[in-house]
Amino acid sequence: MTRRHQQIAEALRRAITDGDLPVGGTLPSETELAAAHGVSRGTVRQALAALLAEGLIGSRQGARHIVLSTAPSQSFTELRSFAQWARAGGHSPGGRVLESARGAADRGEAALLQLAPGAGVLRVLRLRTLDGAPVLLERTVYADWIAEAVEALPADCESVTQALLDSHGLVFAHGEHHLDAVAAGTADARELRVRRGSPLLRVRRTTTTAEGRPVETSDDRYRPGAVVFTVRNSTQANPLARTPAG
Amino acid sequence: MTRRHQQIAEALRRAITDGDLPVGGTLPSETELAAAHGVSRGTVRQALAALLAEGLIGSRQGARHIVLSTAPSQSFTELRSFAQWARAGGHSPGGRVLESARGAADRGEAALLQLAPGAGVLRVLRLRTLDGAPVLLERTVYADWIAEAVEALPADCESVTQALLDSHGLVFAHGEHHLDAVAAGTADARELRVRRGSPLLRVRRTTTTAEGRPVETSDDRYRPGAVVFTVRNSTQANPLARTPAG
DNA sequence: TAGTGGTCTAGACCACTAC
DNA sequence: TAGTGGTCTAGACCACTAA
Repeated sequence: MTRRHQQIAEALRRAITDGDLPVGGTLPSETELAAAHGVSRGTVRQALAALLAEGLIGSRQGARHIVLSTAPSQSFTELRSFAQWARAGGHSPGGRVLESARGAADRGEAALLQLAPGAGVLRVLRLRTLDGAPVLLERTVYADWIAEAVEALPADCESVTQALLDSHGLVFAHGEHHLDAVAAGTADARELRVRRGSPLLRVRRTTTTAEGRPVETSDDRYRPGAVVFTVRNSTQANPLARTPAG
Repeated sequence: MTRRHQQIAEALRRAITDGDLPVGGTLPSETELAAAHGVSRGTVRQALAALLAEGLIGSRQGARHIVLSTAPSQSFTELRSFAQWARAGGHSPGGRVLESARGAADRGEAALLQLAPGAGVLRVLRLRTLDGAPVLLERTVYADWIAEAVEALPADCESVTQALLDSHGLVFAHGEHHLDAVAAGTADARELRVRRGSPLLRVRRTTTTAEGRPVETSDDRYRPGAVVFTVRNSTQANPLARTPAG
């Protein structure tokens, strides 16, 4: 079921990305929007909060909302799924497991995955491609309780996230990401087809379920030029935007 | 004036970071929190929305809010200047202008700053330090209408953002950031004291006022190891999007 | 089934902006 | 000064979780 506030947000989003509302222009007042959609002002504010969080609009007390950007923002659910994100951008995702081995969690891994030190984990080295070109080398450590399900996946599984959702109802709901730059090591260089020592964008991330249970932690290295990360933010916080975590 | 919802958010934030509410634990119900603070449920929900946006807590319909992380938010969700960010982390920020020159905006700069092609701009090369160590080389292009104010600042100005706020009431309200990795060039290597060709984290950003007017666009290069960017996100709302280059 | 969060209403007052 | 968004209230109903 689509909620009223989602419908209103989508209508405004379309008006902005279609150019009906130019950058720097103002939106109708909340009262006008409420009347136009036959809802209360609170519902309109919930819709506007979503657009504020996306960085599409800005707001100041006393002045109407303004359009900050007409560029469509990437959908949330595609964020941690490489495959879904790629498809949303019109690209063809691919992937291949290079190595897969069980092992014991070291101190850091155990802490990140909230496991006892020495607990069993599954380490997977996976190469990801975009339109056939290698763009990302993932070194992922899975918690023991999901290891078997991951091992059961085909080596060229296109979307691990989708597969685990389908087979086990597992939802990747929350993530923490740390971004920096590193020099390509031997394996990085070979698989990503860059020179050893050349710059790579590294994203170390830990993903948890909706219940806050850690599922995996990963060291992802992106070939430069292939992918750019975009962040929009504001000094002003902040929104009532909320949707069920599914 | 601090609002009721801000006070409640801060109280909950403190309870979480102090460890009174452990990771994986649940918060009191919204009704209980409302009663405890003597406010309506709507106000409690406004406070919880702030913590959700920070990634400190998670929520699912039907279940109580859960604690996801006890680490204070250092997330990218809030736009902060280098100086603000440094001080928040307990570090001492510094800076020095290496070069400053007027010029004409090229095609790309004019588009980013919403100026006519060929309009006057101010280009500044600035080295930023953290506790005395060089960590960031900024190549910033300022729009013509603010150029004079920037030129009037001392070369070792610690916080340009703060200075422009004090002198002109100028607020940097919104930012769009693109992150990738690049090899250090000659100037990068010299100023950041790294080897030429070594990996740097590059952040290209454009900052605008609360009214949506672009103020500056910048190419920032971070020395690896000195700085890590952190992003927390979830399926519910997130500030991060990946976009293919080109 | 009881409790919880998600949605929505119909008001009210205040701080601030734009004119 | 009129209009706008920010805050807050006191309800109501529904979808979902957990026991």
